[in-house]
Amino acid sequence: MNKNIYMQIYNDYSAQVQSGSLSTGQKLPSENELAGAYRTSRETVRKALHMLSENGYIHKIKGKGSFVLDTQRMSFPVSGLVTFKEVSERLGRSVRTIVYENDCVPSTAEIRRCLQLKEPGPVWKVVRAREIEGEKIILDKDYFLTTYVPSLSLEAATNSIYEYLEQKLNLPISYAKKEISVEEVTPEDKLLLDLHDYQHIVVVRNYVYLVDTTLFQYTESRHRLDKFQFVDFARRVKN
Amino acid sequence: MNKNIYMQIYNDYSAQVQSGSLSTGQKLPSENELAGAYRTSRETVRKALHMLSENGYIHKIKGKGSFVLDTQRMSFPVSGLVTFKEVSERLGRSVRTIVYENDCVPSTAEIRRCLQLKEPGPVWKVVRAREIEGEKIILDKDYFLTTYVPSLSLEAATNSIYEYLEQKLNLPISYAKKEISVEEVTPEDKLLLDLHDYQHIVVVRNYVYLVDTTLFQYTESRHRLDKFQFVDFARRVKN
DNA sequence: GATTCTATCTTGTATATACAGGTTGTCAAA
DNA sequence: TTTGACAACCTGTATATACAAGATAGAATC
Repeated sequence: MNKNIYMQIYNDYSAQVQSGSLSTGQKLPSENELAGAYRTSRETVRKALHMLSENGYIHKIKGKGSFVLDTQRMSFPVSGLVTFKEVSERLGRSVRTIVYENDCVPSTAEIRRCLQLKEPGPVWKVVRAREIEGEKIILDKDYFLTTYVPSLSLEAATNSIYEYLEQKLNLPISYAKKEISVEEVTPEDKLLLDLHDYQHIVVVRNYVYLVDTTLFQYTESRHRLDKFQFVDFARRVKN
Repeated sequence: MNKNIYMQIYNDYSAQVQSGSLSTGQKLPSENELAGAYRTSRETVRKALHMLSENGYIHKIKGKGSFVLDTQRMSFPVSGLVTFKEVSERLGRSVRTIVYENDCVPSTAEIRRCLQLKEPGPVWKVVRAREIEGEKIILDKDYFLTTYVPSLSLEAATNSIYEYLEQKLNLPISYAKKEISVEEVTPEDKLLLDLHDYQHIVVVRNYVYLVDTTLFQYTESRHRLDKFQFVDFARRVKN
């Protein structure tokens, strides 16, 4: 885990900021001090601080130093790929996952388009509802390339698929693209979720890529309107 | 604009990827070749390539090289702060901005909470509707600290406020936090937008910070359900 | 022919150094 | 007291170098 020095510094400080043991606005040690403390060079420290800055943990001011940002208010993912399990654990609510489907199915034209498949063939399909405080709020529909995910146990589907993919199958996940939009509810939504009388639903389409840039997973996450929230942290890039 | 070498490289290649003059999957010159071409060091090239990678333009593979990613499909902001003007220009649709309000008003408790103001005082308020293809789709409500934005011309409000703030007032914008949620429509929404019969509306709350970490702007962007889309690019951070 | 080894290319990590330029406090001069 | 010069410290940019480690093609070996 701590193979790289700059990763170790990043992990140390991101943990401290998240746990609140460093308070908002507090000044970090200077780059030279950190270099001394970790017995490394200033450039290595700078790499860690740059990552912390990119991910919204700290803020650097030229001539002054690095300062802790307010992450308390960022309740949801600061950015990046965060799983339902991680989020719900952070929220500390009573959550439950109901697996409706978990098997190998022939791919429809729609799914082939999403997974950029040219030829017909099977895909692994998982349909799950997420129950929060007794209400089924989110419908997750996952599709995997059978090349990478030949099968999936019910246990893995009930817990965290990501954990299984990364730790057991050792799949090198690299990046993902999210699309958020609002669409009309389908009969399936009404059947599998506790929708009340909402006519629309928030759809988050997630395209997950491996390090070799192959698209291997497509996820459709359908959230009930009133329970949906998404938080994004963005830095201004000067032109 | 080209003060920094790495920024020049970044701008060169991000432009080439966006314009499509570099096609998806194409290999970039190696870091050493680029260093030679720009008469600079490999570390400087690496800084530029890292930025391109962070922003979803390219993908680096250890031992192989850097490859152009598919940005065509990422129709909306790849990430970061993108203004309505920039987006609409890219879409090439007929768009129009209607300014409903543009003046200095006393702050309400709600606004003080959003702008983290402790004491009562005036704020600069701008309310605008965005018309796309003849329909008023988006309602933008902007609130600025009068310390930084004492007044705003009708012309600046009609065009791009960001352009005015950054280029005329020279305000050093650093980062922003976005919150996306869905809420019930208000009477004001019904009055100022072409809402049809939608009962809900997508609300994007935008908190904009300066480099000294002061929150100076709060924007509420209210989108009609059927026209809302948000795209996010995220890289996996290993722990 | 199939396999292994190796040379060489690539990117990733780490170090040392230099100078530019923003920030702050001190101390002397006006 | 106020002002200005300056030193000390901070981050930002750039360069040179070294070695680790993944990828690949071709030579050597079995």
